[in-house]
Amino acid sequence: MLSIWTPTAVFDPSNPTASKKSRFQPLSRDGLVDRVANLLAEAIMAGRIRPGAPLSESAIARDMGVSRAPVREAARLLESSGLVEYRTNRGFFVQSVSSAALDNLYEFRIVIERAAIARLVATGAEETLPLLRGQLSELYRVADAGEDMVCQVEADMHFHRLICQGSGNPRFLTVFDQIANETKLGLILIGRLYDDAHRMAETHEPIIDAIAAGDTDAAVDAIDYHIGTARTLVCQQFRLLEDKSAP
Amino acid sequence: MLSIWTPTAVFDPSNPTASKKSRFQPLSRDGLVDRVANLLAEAIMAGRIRPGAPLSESAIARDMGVSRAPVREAARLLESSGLVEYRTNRGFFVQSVSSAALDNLYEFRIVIERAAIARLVATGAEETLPLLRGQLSELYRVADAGEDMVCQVEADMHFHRLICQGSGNPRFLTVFDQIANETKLGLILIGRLYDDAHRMAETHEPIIDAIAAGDTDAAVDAIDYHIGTARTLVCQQFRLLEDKSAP
DNA sequence: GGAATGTCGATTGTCGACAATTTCCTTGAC
DNA sequence: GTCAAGGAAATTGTCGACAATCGACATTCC
Repeated sequence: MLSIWTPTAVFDPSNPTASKKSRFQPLSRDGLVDRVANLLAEAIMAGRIRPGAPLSESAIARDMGVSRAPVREAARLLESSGLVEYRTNRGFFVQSVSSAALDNLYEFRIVIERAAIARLVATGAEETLPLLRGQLSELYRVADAGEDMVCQVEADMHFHRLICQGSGNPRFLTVFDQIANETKLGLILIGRLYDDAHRMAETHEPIIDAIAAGDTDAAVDAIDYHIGTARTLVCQQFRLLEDKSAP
Repeated sequence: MLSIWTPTAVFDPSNPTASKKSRFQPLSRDGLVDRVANLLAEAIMAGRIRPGAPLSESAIARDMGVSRAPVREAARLLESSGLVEYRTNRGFFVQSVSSAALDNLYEFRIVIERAAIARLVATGAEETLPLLRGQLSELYRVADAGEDMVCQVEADMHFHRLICQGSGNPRFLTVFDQIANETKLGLILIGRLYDDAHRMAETHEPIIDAIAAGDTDAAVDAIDYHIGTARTLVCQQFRLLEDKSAP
């Protein structure tokens, strides 16, 4: 599956100065389809195309200077990421989000991440723990530097992604990636989400502590509480948004 | 998302003799892509194309009498169902299955279905329960009639699908459909799976009983035990298969 | 002999054109 | 004025052709 988001606001532990083995950094072997998909995804997540809006293949192809074929394939790719929706003979539409759908999404995320973190702790988190700590500091950096919300959301989601990645069962990561984009879409729509981003970053500490302590139950409780809080907050905000736009 | 399997071996509660509302059964408004996808999926699940084998777009297009475009789109669709795998500039390949992947799959299914059945019981299963009972009788029928294995597997999977469907959170169903095909692929590969299909059908009874009793914990335990048993059985069988083909 | 390099056939990647379908606006009747 | 039928415009669906890329084999050079 395609990894949509651009790796900003993620902690990268690799040595940035000199590559030891090869003298050249491998140039991206992405096809046209992937590049189109990335551009489209970025436009959607940045809110430049509104949810529910139709995606005209011809228009996009014209704007990007390619033919319709790669655009169609890119759209199909984005469909499996939950970013766009396809209707036969009608074309592609930006996935529309509702508070009910968001609530379902968060409920599902809780199920996934509870299981993922339990497995992570059970199988030993030696490799993942430093990554999580690194991403936490990235969360603080983004918050304190006053970066824009897209950045904050991405940093937050990447933290949770690391948990799924470290679970040891790749299935958790696959499914997380699929639903992560939809969550981000919802968060972006709300616009200004966290009153205090620094305080928001802090709420990740108990999760790391529990993992470090090797306490499975505590870790599950921590993630449960963390996502549960976000769930009520986000859905509440989104319902406000819905009421305002359609009373 | 595309529903791949043809609805055989599923219990249909609607009146089979005369359709009440319309005098005509609605002719399928599926596009060419969906039909190609169904044909492909069927060929893969029936084992006519071996896992790991390349899918030549031109050959498929020629055989089906269509151009390559719908074949490509169909393959992309099947990719998100986990039936085929795509490699850039290499094309599509039938998803290859390993015992390790199967084990991961089952572990994940346990997570999903535990949550789904808990939600089902918690929110009331009045509508789902008769469907489950109907599908159970379908399981018995298929077993006692000595239907082929594909039929048995589909009947079994559909039972579990109903649980996800009845959970009330559509996300469970979406994800289940995605991973169900891969599971089926693995089961088909094993070939002869259940020594006693009737006895196998019986193991679904405790699940229904727990749901009917409204006992969430019992239901979760029942589904846990049921899938867990299948997991060890299937993975064991599959490992045998692996050892035989590559010692 | 062995590793690197060049060549070839086959397959995928992309394109522009045409057919089929949907949508929307016009037109007409009541 | 409302509603239905019809048709034009725009959009998607499908196609065949050509370019780009890959893997395998033959070739060359050490």
